[in-house]
Amino acid sequence: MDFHAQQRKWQGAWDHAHVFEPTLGEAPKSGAAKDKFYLTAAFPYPNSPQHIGHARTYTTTDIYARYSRSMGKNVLFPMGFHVTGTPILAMAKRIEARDKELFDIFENIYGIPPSTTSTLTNPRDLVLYFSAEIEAGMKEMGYSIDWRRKFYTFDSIFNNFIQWQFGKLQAAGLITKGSHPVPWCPADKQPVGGHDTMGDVDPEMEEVVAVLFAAGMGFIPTITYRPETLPGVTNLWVNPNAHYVLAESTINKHKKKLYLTKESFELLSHQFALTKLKEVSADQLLALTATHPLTKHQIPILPASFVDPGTGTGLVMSVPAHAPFDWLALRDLNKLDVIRPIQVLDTPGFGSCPAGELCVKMGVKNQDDQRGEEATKQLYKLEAHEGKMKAAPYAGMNGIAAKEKIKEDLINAGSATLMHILANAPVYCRCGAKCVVKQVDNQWFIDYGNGAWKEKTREALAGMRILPSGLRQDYEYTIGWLRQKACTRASGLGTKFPFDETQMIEALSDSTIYMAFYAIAHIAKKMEKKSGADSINNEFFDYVFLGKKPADAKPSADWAAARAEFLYWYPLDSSHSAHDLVHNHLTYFIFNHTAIFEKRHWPKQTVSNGFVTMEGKKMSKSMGNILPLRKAIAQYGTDVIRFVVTSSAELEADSDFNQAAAEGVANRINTLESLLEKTTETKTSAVHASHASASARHPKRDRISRWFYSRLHARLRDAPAQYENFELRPLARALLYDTINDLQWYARRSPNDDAHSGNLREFFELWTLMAAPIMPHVAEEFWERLGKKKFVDDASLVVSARFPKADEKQIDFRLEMGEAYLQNVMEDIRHICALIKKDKPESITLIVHADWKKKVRALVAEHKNIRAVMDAAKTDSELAKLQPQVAALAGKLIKNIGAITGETLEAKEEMEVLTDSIGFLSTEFSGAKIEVLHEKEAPSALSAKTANALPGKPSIIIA
RNA sequence: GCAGGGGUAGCAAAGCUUGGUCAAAUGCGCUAGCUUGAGGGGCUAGUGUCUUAGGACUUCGUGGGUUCAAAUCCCUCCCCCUGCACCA
Repeated sequence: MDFHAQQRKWQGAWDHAHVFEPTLGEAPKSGAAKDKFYLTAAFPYPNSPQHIGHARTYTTTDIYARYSRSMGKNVLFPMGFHVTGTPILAMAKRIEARDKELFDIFENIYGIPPSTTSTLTNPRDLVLYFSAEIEAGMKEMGYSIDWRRKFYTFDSIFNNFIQWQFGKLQAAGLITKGSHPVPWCPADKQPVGGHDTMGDVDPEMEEVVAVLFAAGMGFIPTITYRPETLPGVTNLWVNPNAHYVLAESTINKHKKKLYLTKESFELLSHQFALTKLKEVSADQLLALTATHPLTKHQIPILPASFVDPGTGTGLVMSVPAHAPFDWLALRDLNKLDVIRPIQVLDTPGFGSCPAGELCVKMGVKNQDDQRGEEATKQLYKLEAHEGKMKAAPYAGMNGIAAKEKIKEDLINAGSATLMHILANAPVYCRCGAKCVVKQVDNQWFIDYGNGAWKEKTREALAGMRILPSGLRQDYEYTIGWLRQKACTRASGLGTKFPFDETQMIEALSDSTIYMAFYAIAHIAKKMEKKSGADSINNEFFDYVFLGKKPADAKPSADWAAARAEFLYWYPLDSSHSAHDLVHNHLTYFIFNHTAIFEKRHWPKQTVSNGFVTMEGKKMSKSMGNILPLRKAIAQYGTDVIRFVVTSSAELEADSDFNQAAAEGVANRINTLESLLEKTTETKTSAVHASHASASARHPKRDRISRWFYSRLHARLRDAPAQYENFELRPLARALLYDTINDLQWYARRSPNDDAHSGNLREFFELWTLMAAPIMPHVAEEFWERLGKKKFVDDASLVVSARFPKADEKQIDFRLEMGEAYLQNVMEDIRHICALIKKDKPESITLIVHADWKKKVRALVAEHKNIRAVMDAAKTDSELAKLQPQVAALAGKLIKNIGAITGETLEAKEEMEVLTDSIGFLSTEFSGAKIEVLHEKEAPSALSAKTANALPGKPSIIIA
């Protein structure tokens, strides 16, 4: 099958018919207005071509869109491009600098020649290049997108829309201003994110406590993760090789003089206002003593090599009883007898000096020994949970509780302050500078901490359908912990912040209600062409989205049209993305909808899918295992990719793309195709009878044909719920794998398969419609070969055809049980043949159980107890006469009671299945003579064997 | 640390809500036979251990418990993954 030729053919046909460009209230030919269905998928960020992973979300969305269309809905699936933020700028810069790594990635992974890459130094060109590439890929994937509504988030009309949104937020009191810390590059004077750093390291910011010890002319600040151990401080540590300064600072509104290393002075000056007063040598510091902030005792300052001058303040407090490094350093100095460790926490299994005890036990040599880290980790974890504070006022608290309490007390007393450090320091900016934490002033926030807003958002969530359903609690948790979210940055593409135009609205804040913009985008674009972007203004948006009529004028035709579009399409019926967006974008999306729109326009559903792995491994640039989508399309064909990325895992799990799976799918499609060819060649008159009933169209309604159609219609019956619930994996597997297995069994059971080819026409018609949302191109091709039969909705394209309804009358569960029974019997025969090493039996005698046995079986299943079974048997006239046999059988059945809870066929049905299949069984077992008998007519010579006959399990005698 | 998810046969992955038809679907891999000029592909059977009559025995991270019966319910412990923000 030439997948690529088909793709072009059918994509062209859809395009020509404009089937993906819905109009308002479009009515089908039957007359009744269609229900609308509006769904979106997270729009892409075009700084690279898309890869196979992106295809998962879009394909899932498209399947849903196509399914909904086939259920008779008027479907809108739009797409745009998100270009907001700094990564595109950063990338353009790297291209300008001819960054080798980037050129290599583009060339080796995406096949973009350096001569092309080098032209993308302008961010706008870069956006246009990659968005064109992505759009082409989406079209090749056959996504049923209405491209008339496409926009970019740097378009003026979209900027106006976002400014309008922020105006609304501001008016509702949801925009605040303040300062907050960010990872920062001091050279670029920019916040840094993961994409700005060497090796794409995400800078991890961490809040720590700095305890202030009065000493000399000021204070020695020491950073600690364990403020609860403060009562156990015996001394402070200074690195004897570091250089120190005395600096003046304002901490918690009080001027204080602080001792710091030169390095930390540089780092911290971005976080606090610091003025250097003078340089101080390590020796000068070592000569001082410090005052313990709790006990007010004088404690010594000692030298230690493990103190890193570049971390924190470059000064460290010493708790030898609980911190292995402190204890080791004291031992290295031979001071353990002078400076006695002070126990703060009592932990089971340890004495008065846990750190020392653990170091001895683990054999840690000295402060430069790596294993000190491990000892620290172990002890910290243990004491946090199991340690109990000894001294008042914290006595009895465990480590975790005490930590919070002491931290609070110290800060209130002015003996400590909070600061931020980079936990994974050192992190380097691409420019080479070492990143720091910067306290940014004049920062604008969206206040997701607002209580009333949270409540409204919870209300909206409660009214939504969340798929997979387990994510609901993730949403609830996220709504709970969200606080103020910084919504502006100094640079980036996108929209200017309306209340400070030197700032740009940041990327996650300008993409919360863009779904509303799609509804009117095509109209807004037209208006812009006519009267300029300024005509798309606040009054326009107020009218279109909120229905507020302009004071002085009547709404123009364009305004009315836009308002109608919005009212028709909103609310959004389904929002699709990968599940990583739940904790940010999707939650903001709900928040902002409740803030801006009327309740009737709040969103109805989110669907979040997992990622795609490549041959079992996570895709990454560094691994070089990224499969670009268009390359994959060229290699495997669209429908194969659509099938694999959606069917190889449940919705929430990661699906895997691998060559074997893709080839397996292609092979199966080809198998069906060749069968279809055979089917359409066979033109029986019954097939052509125009509105023939199902039975007339299938003259050979023998057991196996009826079985096959029973299976098919059962699948068809289940399919709608599977589409609705995104159970695409079982659905897709049923369509291709199970169906082909059924076809094989059908063929094998049919003595003359040509006679059955005509019977497969109904199968192909139903299968094609059922599979169309997942494999639309294959479906169209099949549809055409079936003669574009006017089967369901007078549709010459599958894409416009209605989803078929299952014919419940054709579903026969007992028929399916019969085939399963036959397969079990065959398995048993094979097993026995193998055991007795007879691969060509001459005769096989099958003896079906006597009817009374089924009664006994039912009694055993009911009573589960031999005495009760016998009591019940006595009341049955037939069983009463057979008491010894009944007792023997019941005893046998009860041993394996678990195996008899299921339903089995009646003896009569078993007889039918087997006698119907004598010819088949003979063929299967190399021409053996097959005899089928009922137990009561079996010759007495076989009585020893006939006793074995049970419901569901005939006695088998092989000779 | 907090929150969420997960550990099933060589691999991937269903089953767990509602305990029994579960030695556990399905796909891949592997073995054998058939088909094909070969390869590919296709078809059939097998793929925990033992077994010359359809059986028995041991398995679903660990250790307990409930039950006539546990992959499935309850508890303990171990291990893995993801998110915790200003970044798209």
